[in-house]
Amino acid sequence: MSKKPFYITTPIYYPSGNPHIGHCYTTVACDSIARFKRMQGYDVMFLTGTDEHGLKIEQKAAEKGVTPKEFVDGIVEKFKNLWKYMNIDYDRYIRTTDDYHIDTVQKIFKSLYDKGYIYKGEYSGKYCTPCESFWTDSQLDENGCCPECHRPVAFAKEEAYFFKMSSFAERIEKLLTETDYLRPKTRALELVNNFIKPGLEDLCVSRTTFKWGVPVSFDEGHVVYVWIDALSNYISALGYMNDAYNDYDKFWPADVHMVAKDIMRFHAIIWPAILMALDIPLPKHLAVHGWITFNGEKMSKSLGNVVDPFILGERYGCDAIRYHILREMALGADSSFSNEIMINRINSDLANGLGNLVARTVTMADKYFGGTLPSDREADPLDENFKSVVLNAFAETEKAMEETKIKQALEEIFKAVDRANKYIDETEPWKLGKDEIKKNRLASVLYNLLDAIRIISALLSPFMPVVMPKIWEQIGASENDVTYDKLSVFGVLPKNVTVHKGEILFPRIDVDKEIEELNNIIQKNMAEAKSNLSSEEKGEIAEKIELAPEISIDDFAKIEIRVAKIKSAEKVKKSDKLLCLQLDDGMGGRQVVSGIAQYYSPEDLIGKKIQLIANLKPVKLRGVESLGMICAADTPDGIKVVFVDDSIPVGSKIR
RNA sequence: CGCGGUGUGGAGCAGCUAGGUAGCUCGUCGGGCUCAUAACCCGAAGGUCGUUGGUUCAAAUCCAGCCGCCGCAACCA
Repeated sequence: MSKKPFYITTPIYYPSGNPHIGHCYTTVACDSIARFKRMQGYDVMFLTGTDEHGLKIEQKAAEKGVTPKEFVDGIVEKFKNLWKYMNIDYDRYIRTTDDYHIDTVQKIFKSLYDKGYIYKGEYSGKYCTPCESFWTDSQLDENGCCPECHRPVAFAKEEAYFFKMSSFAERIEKLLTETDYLRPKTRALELVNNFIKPGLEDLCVSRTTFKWGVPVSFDEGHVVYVWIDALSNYISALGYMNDAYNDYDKFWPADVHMVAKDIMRFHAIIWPAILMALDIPLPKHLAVHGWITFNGEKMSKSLGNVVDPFILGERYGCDAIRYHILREMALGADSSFSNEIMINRINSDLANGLGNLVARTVTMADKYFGGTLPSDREADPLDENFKSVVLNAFAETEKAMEETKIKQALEEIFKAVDRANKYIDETEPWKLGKDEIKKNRLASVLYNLLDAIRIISALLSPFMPVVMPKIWEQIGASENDVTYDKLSVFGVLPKNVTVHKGEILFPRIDVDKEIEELNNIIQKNMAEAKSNLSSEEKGEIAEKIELAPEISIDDFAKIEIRVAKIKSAEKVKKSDKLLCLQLDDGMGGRQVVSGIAQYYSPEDLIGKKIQLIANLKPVKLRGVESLGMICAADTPDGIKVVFVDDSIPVGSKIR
């Protein structure tokens, strides 16, 4: 009987910066599922990797004065080190710079072109000159600016290749709404309403504006853009259209793609569309999880509020970190990662619950029997309920894992831990130990406990792969005792099992003291991050000034800036960002719409004098006419209107 | 009237699809125990289940309106 295959993937991460705990989230989850499946006897393929092409990497490398490849090599090393440290046991690591992957991407691109799903067209859209990049409307940042450099974009045209996504709209809608593909399914409607119903746009899948990518094999100058390059890693890593591997037939379609919600859209719409165009089967599930919020704030690299997983692991052990991540993780929803929650969780579940259970059980076996249990037994009706709860935990865990519900699985296992602690109180082994006649009963109690710990620790081993083997050693379990088929039965440990009292598995943490220390570390990191950031930003600004194309005084003269006074202001209906301003411009007044509603309320502005670009072409914004624009500065804290000294008369021309 | 989610004891959540004693974890308080990592066990306090109205013998659960929060989309000249 050959083993059943199971294929699970993380996204391939973008190595433009160092890995952080957010990356751990997805990866630890996948690793745990992969380990669980291996334990169940599946032939598992667990894939992770890095998406190494693109403009941003090209630029970062240029900044550092190294080649793009040298740049990503350094970061990939760090990713791999982190995975090693977190005990991520992946089977394969794909880099989009690997030759076989590049080759595959070229073939896929050509194949889609030959089938007519990719066509050459003209890209007309928003273009960011400094970044030399086109962006679709949906890619623009919250300010409608370039998502990379956050500067304004302009309309432009360029030759490019397009993928006919529109052909698959109907099938994708069905996939999302009528199948179990998307987990949790609650997000399906959001996707359908926002992207599919309004009509799926064809996707621009090539660029001519940067070099660092997979060249289009049949059209020099074009580079394959991220969609086809990155997403196809899931099949190229198996050997689809390449000879590097020969696992495609065995493992495709994937059982689970695990992703965070920010890239759900690509995996829920674009990836299925590509697969449909290639006419190959779709993955079975897309598991989408939320983000980690840290001390109530969204995880953010730039804020530096990310505690380094290496530091956390050093303090509590990486199994404890893994446990906390997995225990808090829910499909779809965000979960918080505050120091306090984490430490309390480690204390209550791992130190007080599991760790203490092992310690007290092993200590009693040691104390009352010198470590080795006698073979004589005396059962009691009390035992049955205890055993049934433990075995039920096994069944429920199996069920939860089938649905990629890791949090629920852990909850089920810990029900057994709680029950075991209660069992000790029920049976009062310390009393039995004082009475020579009751030694048989005592041996039964301790044996039941040890065997329950065997089951519990084995079930937990995919989630905490470091500590569980230590438990096996302490309870005298051999490798054969913890195989999956032996987790649904009691009585597996040898009757005369010998325990080995060992180190404390999960030391209890002093909450107050620890939080204080962690806060110190965070503050230090934030200060460092901030100083790094500001110097970096300064550099950028200086660069921008140099980069901005020179204009003549005549060019400048085209712009008419006048002082105007804000007479009234009100929010534009159905808009989050727009304020409609009535201005006294000294020329009879005019209306201007400005995107500052998030930073100023109307009463902040009334009566203030501002600079008005007076001869700007009028436009309609959300249906409201805007005749000009007011000057405002982009700052790290948001947009700041440039106010003018009140002594300057309305209508004055600025030059 | 853009789309979707959510609102349950101090905190975080389950229950809602198939109406009928409001449950879990953590925290708090009281008690018990001593094998154990100041751990463990038992008990208690604490909720008019966002709000208003409707259906029903009966609603956290179904329906309608309203309010709050979150996300997605649109909007920054």
